[in-house]
Amino acid sequence: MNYWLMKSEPDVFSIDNLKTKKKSGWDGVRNYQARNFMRDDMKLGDVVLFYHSSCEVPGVAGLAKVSKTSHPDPSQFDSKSEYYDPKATKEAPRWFMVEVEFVEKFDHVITLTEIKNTKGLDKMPLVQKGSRLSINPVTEQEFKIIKNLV
DNA sequence: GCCAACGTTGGC
DNA sequence: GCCAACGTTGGC
Repeated sequence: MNYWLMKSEPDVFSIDNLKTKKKSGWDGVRNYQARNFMRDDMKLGDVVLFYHSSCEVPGVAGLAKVSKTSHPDPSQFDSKSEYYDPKATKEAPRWFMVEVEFVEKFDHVITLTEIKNTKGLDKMPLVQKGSRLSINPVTEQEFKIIKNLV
């Protein structure tokens, strides 16, 4: 089993939204590296750290798990969607997503500041300067350390 | 294939 | 809103 960190802007889609919906396709990813993680590496039951970005208190807000593995992101075919990609076809989809299922919302957000100040988490891409990737692998060690911060 | 221009991310 | 860092695009 693998661990991941997935970023979402809470104004767009938050841990509360996932809690309400129970399950959601992780659509809208338009970065090849992030896509490849979803398409090639994310397995059923993998644990996801749900990270809130571009908001007042950036940090890990809760947990989700992969409930369906890679399949084409339908928003790429939808000309009315902001995620529409005219170069994608049903025969040759360009963008893939997984579906995630709500697991838990933390009592308090594990803030980016806290993560930066915690020993053993300094290798996370999240805290590297200039790292913007919206999906990142997390080691078991890092996951355990973060869980201990909850 | 290079690289300048442009767009996006995301913390602050 | 600013801006550094990075990714993508497209002309050549």
